[in-house]
Amino acid sequence: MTQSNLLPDGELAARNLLQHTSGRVTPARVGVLSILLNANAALSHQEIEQTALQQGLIVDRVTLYRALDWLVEQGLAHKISGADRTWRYNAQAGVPHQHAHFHCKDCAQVFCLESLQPTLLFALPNGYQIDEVELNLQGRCPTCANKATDAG
Amino acid sequence: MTQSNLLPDGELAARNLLQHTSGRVTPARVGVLSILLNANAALSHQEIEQTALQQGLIVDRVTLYRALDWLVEQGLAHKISGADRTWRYNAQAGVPHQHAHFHCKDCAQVFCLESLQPTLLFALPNGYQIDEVELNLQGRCPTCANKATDAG
DNA sequence: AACTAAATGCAATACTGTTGCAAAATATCG
DNA sequence: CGATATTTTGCAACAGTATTGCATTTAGTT
Repeated sequence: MTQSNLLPDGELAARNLLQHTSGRVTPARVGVLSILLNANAALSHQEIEQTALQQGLIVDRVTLYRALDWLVEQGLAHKISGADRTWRYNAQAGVPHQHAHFHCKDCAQVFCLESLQPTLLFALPNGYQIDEVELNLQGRCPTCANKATDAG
Repeated sequence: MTQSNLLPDGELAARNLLQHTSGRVTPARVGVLSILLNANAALSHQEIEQTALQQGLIVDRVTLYRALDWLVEQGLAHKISGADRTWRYNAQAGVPHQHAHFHCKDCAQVFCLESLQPTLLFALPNGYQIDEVELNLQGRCPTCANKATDAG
């Protein structure tokens, strides 16, 4: 049943993805990408750093920023700008390029909603040329919504 | 034809609005609100400071921030978070509370699309509780789109 | 094992935005 | 109009995210 008894979950997948780029496969990149792949939400720089630390991976803040930007460049991750003015990154499988983001006001996590393709219907004023549509939702994520219901 | 030969355009309206608040009518507030009223786009702190300077109004950065936040508190302006991680403010008449924003990639201006009420139709994954919907569009504003067409 | 280009770590810096506090200005009252 | 109480301002210092330069280390190659 075990595919690997040496590597943490997702590290294998990360390594695999990285080997298909023109860049180098370094611990920082493997670790960061693996963290992003395992996450079910878009992570901030801080969250990534903390998670890395918990796994025993020490990365300099600057290296982290650079690794993340590089992953975005390579198309292995994507970057969103949260309402709190911090970048968040995700590399979840099956999430299309264009999708919506959900900011949970309780746990402050940001989720990428892959199913939310811009099925937008609206009347745009004349003259505007649209390149990208960004849809941000705010409210409670399923987990926090449940907690609120249970408690209240 | 002249309504006032002493005050710049919009300053009268700004004064009028400010007099209906519980706060004081100060040069900084009049100037800032007047600038926002005259603008046809949402302005960043920097843009406001610059415009103020051109009008001979010198305001401290901190005062500007405070004046802007105060205007938002009073409901005379509203605040949006741009993709470039800076706040932008607008106080245009007729713009409803909830509306979409258009970021022009050429002139970097942000326009409030009052006609773009969230007529959104989408299939949200189960369990999410929505409080707010934020729709940001990116592309070329009418002015820049025209320039591009004329040139190319 | 040696080499070269790429990636890292450290220090310093840029930039937006915020906080504390004394000085100045507004609106009010006599 | 002038004194007063309270709000607002300006300055300085600070907080936080993100970026840049450069010497050192490392990955991948020969």
